[in-house]
Amino acid sequence: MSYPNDLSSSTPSTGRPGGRPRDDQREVEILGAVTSLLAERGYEAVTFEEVARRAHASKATLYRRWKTKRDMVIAALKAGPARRDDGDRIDTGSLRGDLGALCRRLVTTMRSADGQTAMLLLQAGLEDPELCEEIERAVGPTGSRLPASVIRAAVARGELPEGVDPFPFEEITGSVILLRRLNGLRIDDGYLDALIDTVLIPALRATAPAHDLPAGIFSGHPTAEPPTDPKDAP
Amino acid sequence: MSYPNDLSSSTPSTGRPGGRPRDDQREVEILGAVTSLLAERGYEAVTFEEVARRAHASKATLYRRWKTKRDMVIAALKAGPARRDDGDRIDTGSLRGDLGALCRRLVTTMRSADGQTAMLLLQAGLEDPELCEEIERAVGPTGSRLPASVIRAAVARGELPEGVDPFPFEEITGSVILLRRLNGLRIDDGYLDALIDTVLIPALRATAPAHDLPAGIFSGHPTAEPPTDPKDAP
DNA sequence: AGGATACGACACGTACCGTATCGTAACATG
DNA sequence: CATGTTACGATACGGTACGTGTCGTATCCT
Repeated sequence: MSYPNDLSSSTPSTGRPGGRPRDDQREVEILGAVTSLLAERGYEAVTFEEVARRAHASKATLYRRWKTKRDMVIAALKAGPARRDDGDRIDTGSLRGDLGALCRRLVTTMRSADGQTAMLLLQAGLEDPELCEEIERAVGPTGSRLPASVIRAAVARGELPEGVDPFPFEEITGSVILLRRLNGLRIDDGYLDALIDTVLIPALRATAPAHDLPAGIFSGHPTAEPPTDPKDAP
Repeated sequence: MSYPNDLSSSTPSTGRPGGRPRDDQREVEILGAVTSLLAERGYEAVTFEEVARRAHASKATLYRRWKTKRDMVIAALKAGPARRDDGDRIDTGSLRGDLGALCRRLVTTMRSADGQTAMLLLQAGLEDPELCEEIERAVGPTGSRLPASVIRAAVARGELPEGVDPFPFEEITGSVILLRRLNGLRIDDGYLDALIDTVLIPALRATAPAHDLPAGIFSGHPTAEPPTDPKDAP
């Protein structure tokens, strides 16, 4: 009998203690192969056979750890380095400027290797909260959240009322930019200006009197998922 | 030589006129098989072999028409399943109500297909504006656009100023709902209310003084941009 | 009548899947 | 140290889907 990893551990996670232990070094190399394959050729190209070839491992060694390709990819993503919060303070002197800077930084992040990987996964169309977490990890800290300092500065300047909630920004900015990039649509200054002036700023102002707004998709606290049955007719 | 359909025609679309013409009835049956397979088991399960089995057709007959699964599925979507004709008229008596009805219709639309199909539709629609029209016509309004009638009614009620642009709705609603769907995040009434009250309505109001807003990604009038490959160096 | 094409059926080689079976290696326990 | 248990690489297996090609037959155009 074999004992696949549960969703995170690298040790057999079940069964009796005896016997040869799993080689953690093998696991590192395997997940490295998954990561590079993912970055080079996308989710589609991640194959048990190809991963085994690249890692000079046996398929049995892979199946012993992960039952599905999905599990394997998720494990590889989790093993990846965590994004560090970009320490650069955004402070251009105006709310419009700050939001523009955030948007541009987000676009840059999405062009980076990890952003690419995240988008490739989305493009693969797998519907998965784990995937969401990974995307959040990749692009969340660098541009898709609205720092409290930006809000405070805008309030101090009188550009926003008190009690603003970052929900609109964290829900919308990342989503629309991600989707536009994914589809090769232009994201130029004219577009960003329209987004900021006609959407983000009016929406942020409107959050002041509101209570109990949900968490934005890129807020870092994504809301739980309802178990959706994948089969329901049109 | 074989002559795949271009994106819409059901006739050979190229080559000399002579020879036996394609059987339109076969095509109807084949696309019906695709549609039912799509509904029953999702995009993944749509397979040339399985479609051929269900339609009692030869694989050659399929490949003669469509070069890829993508093309075949698009043709099936375009041909449309039996339409649900709940009156496409949206008029609840208030702007909030109308936007809520549109959002719920969009959620239904996106739930009626799996994530991959939804992405496929978006991408295909961006490349081929005609496809959007045909789908709206075939399966009814999807909820991704903001009908002018809704705007007019809201203006008449004094809920919106004159000169409102649908950009915020058509840019944002589809994006956030699609992305939440792809990530398996919850889309409930509380969320939709927050989206409508703190984002959509304030944003729509703010478009009145603006000029030359871009076209929303779900507007059906994609900005004519070369479909950029999602992998290009920073 | 002759040419060209569509159609169903099937065969072919490739790729990947998931499982299984080897022989060998590495540990845990007694 | 002996023994049982597990990991590991290699390889084989039957299955499915791909994309192409080749039959014989059917249907249409000129």
